[in-house]
Amino acid sequence: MTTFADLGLDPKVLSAVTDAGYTEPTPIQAGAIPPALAGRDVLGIAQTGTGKTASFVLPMITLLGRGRARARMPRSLVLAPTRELAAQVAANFDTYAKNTKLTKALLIGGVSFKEQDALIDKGVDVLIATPGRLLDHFERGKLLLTGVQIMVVDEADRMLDMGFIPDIERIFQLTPFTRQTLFFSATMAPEIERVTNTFLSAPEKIEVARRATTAESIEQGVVKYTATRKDRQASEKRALLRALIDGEGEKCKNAIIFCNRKTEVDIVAKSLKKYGYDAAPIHGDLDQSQRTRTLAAFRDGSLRFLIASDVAARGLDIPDVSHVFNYDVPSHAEDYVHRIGRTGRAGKLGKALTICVPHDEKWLAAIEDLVEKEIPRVESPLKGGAKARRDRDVQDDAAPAKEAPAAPAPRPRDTAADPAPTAPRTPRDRDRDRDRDRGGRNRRGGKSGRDDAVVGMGDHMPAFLTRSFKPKPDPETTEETAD
DNA sequence: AAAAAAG
Repeated sequence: MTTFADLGLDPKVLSAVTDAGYTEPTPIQAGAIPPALAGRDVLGIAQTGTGKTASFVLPMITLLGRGRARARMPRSLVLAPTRELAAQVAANFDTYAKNTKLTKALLIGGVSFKEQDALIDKGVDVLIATPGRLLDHFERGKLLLTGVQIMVVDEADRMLDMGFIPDIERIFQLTPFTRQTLFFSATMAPEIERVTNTFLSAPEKIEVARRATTAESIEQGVVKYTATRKDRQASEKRALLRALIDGEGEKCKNAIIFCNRKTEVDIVAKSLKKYGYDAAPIHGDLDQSQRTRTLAAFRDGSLRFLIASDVAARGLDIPDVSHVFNYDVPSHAEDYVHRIGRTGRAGKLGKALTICVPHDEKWLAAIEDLVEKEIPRVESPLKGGAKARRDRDVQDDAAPAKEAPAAPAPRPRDTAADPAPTAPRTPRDRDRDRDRDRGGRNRRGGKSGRDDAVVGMGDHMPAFLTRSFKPKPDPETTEETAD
């Protein structure tokens, strides 16, 4: 049996690994570390939760052991798709490099340049970054990548999903072709294959069995739910979520609740808080300090419910999540696997419950296709079927305790979804966002056959300029038409 | 009926 001691790591690294409580490498670690230490390129095909991070951090620290950093010329570079993942890699680096003098800088967006600049100027051994912020530093002439000896790309398939591949290719070209490359992806999409063919040389390929999608450690269930009335869908769905949480009782130590949209994340978090649940939102529109604080609180157990967009679906290592609730069925089947994979980790048991409204049935079918299993149907904890709910519906607001037994009385009205206090986004906002988009990636191509263009507005004429100024009555908000 | 990433 292989132990870490057999892998040829620097003794300082080895003792840090031992201190962290590990003796036996995971398959990806056992496979990737020896060739990496031998200076070879590595192509690792592995999901998160397989010990992937240590499989590049440990050899990297060992290889960088000799030599020291020069100003503005980092000796190695790790690229991750999200800020949280980059921060997680940085934390791993700190853990395993604690007996060395190696230095690092974390270059992510949403925080000030100042500290990052100071570190780069001084010189760091390891740069851990998201692509956008890294290129930003480079373009401002603060950074030279010609000294990079080792480059790591983590979660490449997610980079692909997020449109980062052109950035990654550009960064590759800024580093010396003699560099060593360690490249990790959960899947080998054709586009990923093309990149590895271009930038890796004779890589050692290590493929680790996909983490069982329906791990026995995760109990799964789907709750089908149909609104009694269209205009009640949102608030009933939140009531159902509360009932599901309450139904789990003490067993639900903590949970991540996934929503498909950022606005929904905010609404659900606000609603749960209103009902006395210890909940906080996390998604990409929140500022970085809040994201960091919220995640830290959830990790250390001081926050019980994390309401999240898919920013938290992949890669994040949060030990001890007892439950995952999918408030929405994810529209990409893969994401389901990633989301529920946040629970049932490290030998612990977990439970994943998914709420499915009729509109989402096709996505549910796609998920069951992917995992090649039927997810057990679970009866809705809200009493009775649709008919019973319809009958009860009239006095919904007057029947407090029934739906949320654990909620503190008096039951506040769930007004989280009421017209927002902040102004709704206008087409103009969206156009401004698109203008900001860099590289014009998301820009409309061609003339799109519009013959009513307004002179002087280029391709970015706000849509409302071509419409009547008189607002149409909105069928969604006119109660009378609901039945 | 999407999220993420630069500011």
